Amino acid sequence: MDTRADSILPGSEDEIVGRLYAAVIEQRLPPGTKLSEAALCEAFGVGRARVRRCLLLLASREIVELHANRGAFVSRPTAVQARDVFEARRAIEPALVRLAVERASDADLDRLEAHLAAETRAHGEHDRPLAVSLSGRFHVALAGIAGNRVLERMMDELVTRTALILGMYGARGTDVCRTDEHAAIIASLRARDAAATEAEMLRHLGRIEASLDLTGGRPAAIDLVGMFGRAG
Amino acid sequence: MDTRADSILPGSEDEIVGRLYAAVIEQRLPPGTKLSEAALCEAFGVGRARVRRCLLLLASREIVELHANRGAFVSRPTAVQARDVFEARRAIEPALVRLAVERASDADLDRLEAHLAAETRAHGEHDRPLAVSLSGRFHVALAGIAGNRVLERMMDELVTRTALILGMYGARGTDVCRTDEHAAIIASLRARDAAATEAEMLRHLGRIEASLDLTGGRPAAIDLVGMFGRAG
DNA sequence: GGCCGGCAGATTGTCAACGATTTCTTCGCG
DNA sequence: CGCGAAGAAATCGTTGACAATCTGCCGGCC
Repeated sequence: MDTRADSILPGSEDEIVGRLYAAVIEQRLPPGTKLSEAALCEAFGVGRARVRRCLLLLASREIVELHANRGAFVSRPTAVQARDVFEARRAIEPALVRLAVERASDADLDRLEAHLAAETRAHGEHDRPLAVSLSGRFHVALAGIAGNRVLERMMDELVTRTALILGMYGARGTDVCRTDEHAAIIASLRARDAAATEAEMLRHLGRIEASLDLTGGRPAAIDLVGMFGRAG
Repeated sequence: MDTRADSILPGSEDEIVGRLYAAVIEQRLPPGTKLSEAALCEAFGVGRARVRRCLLLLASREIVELHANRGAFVSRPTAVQARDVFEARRAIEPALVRLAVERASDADLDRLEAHLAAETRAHGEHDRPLAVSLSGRFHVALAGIAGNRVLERMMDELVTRTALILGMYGARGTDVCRTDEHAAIIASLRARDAAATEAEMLRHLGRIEASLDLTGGRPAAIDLVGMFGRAG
């Protein structure tokens, strides 16, 4: 799954932060989830100091919110933040695919195809966490192919925040990233057609954003409307 | 100087991190400078824990490097990192000015003119730290006008890292950001000409990057050549 | 019966001391 | 006189305990 094979020692900040990123991207940590220090200490088998450092790092990326004396919570992006994130993605990703068109090796394209196949498989098996995760990582993989660590880290953050936005404002049933759109991106990449790839990417991002309902947003902890509407 | 008037309480992480950012952007903290915890504690009058948090935040933005059991140092960007930073800027800033063209109010443009005037003044008075700082902040100000907090924070990081890159690979005498290029950007902004503003920005970034000498890089701590050349 | 104040529990924020690693100095040797 | 090694000093990383704050609950009062 990893684009690089850096060996990350267990219990390190990188490992914990990475796993929390992964959990968020897989939508297994919905927005608003409390991240208690004690729970994380037990979960990862590390001291409190380490956990606090990880939470600080995640907060600096706006993946979690830190409330003084109240603890850490998975971020609940506002509508404005959602707009900003997508605006940033529309700014960055066209440039990113342009670089990817220039630099992608045949092996890179093959890896991308394999990734796409895994996505399709996950969709077929209705494995939503895996499908969502792979959809997001597709974009990070493009950043990896572009060969720019700065942009790659930005994409990591933006993709993860997008997962939170989808959790807040996305329609429940809809698939987040349609695999056929990813397929179109790969096709134009293979054709080394920068303009077409850019256009496909922008269309793709536009479709995702258009699927959002930014009015309202999902309530914090418990959906009272849904609860009473369904139950009684 | 601040685009927003958030009151930042003294001794907070935001204040310390912000002042360190400012010192780096003003090139008063050259790449490789050791940032000892004790010194920072005394300088800001805070405890060690707080200083360590700030250093961690700066490290997560690659403004400082953390070496285990050796301490924190102002980052010394590699040539590859320099390339990545400029590539990221070329990716983001055109999109940024496009947003700025759409959203800039007349008051924004006037503030930009005032900023430019301050830049020119600093240049005239040969106040290098101020001139460098204002040159960088010009680009952050554009992000502020674009009205996107995500892009604004990215620009904050990229501009600060650019200051480090200039400190490592920039010609000593050369002015970093020529104010006439900033003037051209403002002019095309005022004309609401997105394409022209993009082009001016790209030309501007290209000139800065072209002024670098990425072979070699400035030596780490003490310039022995310069020291012996001057003294003896 | 409803509301407000106080109290207990839990969680977070801060601080201080300890242990580990590195670096500088100094001494001895070649 | 130069080089290497051992000791000492300084710095960083970690752990633990303590204090402050917030949440939830209970009882008293209106």
